[in-house]
Amino acid sequence: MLTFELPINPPYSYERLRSRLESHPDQQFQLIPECSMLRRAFRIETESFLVTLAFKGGLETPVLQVQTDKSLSAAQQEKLRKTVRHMFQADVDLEPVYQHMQTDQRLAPLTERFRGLRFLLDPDLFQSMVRTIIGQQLNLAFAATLTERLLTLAGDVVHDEQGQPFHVFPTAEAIARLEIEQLRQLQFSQRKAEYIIDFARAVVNRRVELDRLELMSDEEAIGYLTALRGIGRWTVECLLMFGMGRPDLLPAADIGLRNGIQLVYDLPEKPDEAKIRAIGESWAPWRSYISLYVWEAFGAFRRGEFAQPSADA
DNA sequence: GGCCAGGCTAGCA
DNA sequence: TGCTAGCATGGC
Repeated sequence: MLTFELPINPPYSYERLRSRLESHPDQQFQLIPECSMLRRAFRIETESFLVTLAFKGGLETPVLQVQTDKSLSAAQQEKLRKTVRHMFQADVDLEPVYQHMQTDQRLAPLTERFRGLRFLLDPDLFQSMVRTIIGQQLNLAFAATLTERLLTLAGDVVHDEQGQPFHVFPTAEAIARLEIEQLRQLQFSQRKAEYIIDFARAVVNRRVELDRLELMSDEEAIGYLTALRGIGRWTVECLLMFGMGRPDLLPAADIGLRNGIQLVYDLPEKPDEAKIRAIGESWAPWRSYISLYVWEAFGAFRRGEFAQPSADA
């Protein structure tokens, strides 16, 4: 067993994280809101184990307390620290983003309403890509169901002290070994099953090298990955945002973002992709973060928790 | 019961 | 180069 603390660059809101996880179900996380905690299984190298993450210190002096259910080697500890800092964007400074949003009267109210909201990133790029392909065109609830079935089919499992199972996302090797028909039985469409297995096989046989993305610009990464069947621009934009935490992506084809921009900018009809890109120009160089806030604004609006900015005026 | 979901491809003009 | 049907199913 191992415990350590990670300071987080303030502000960080556990409440906003919880709200996002509730509207974006992820079977890999267990939420324990009464003590501001999360649990999930991690896989570091070949070992899977359970991690409890406790958010201390509140919005303005946040600290993340990390506890594992088994002891780790020094190398594994270092990898876990790095992965956790990455996933929770512990080093990101939101102040320049908020200052930028203050210059747009439509965005300014979001900085207070959602203060401390950050991305919850995927722990690795393979997982991020597979989850994004599953999410293509499907509602979030059904995408989560399909992801959970894939985890159960092909992922490792670890148990907590009560025997409750925590599934670990399958490795590329495990998915590469699957047959199309196995995913069809889980209610994946024929094409989605092909895209996911083909991608896993491309990673395993090194036809695609995800490590190389680190050295590429956003546009280079989009060119590199959209060469693969089943991977379009939206999918890579999401990978760069939710897998890598790149700050300036705008998935203009995204239906949720289109709904969010229509709401925040009080537009009479749903904006098309060109209109989204035109509006997003002024969000640079923080288009990813502002997209996140606009997504959350629309989610809160749908739950009846957030009024249109113009309705307040 | 119809339409929309955090899209993409193949096929056709 | 640009447009559209089809994909699978859940939720409203």
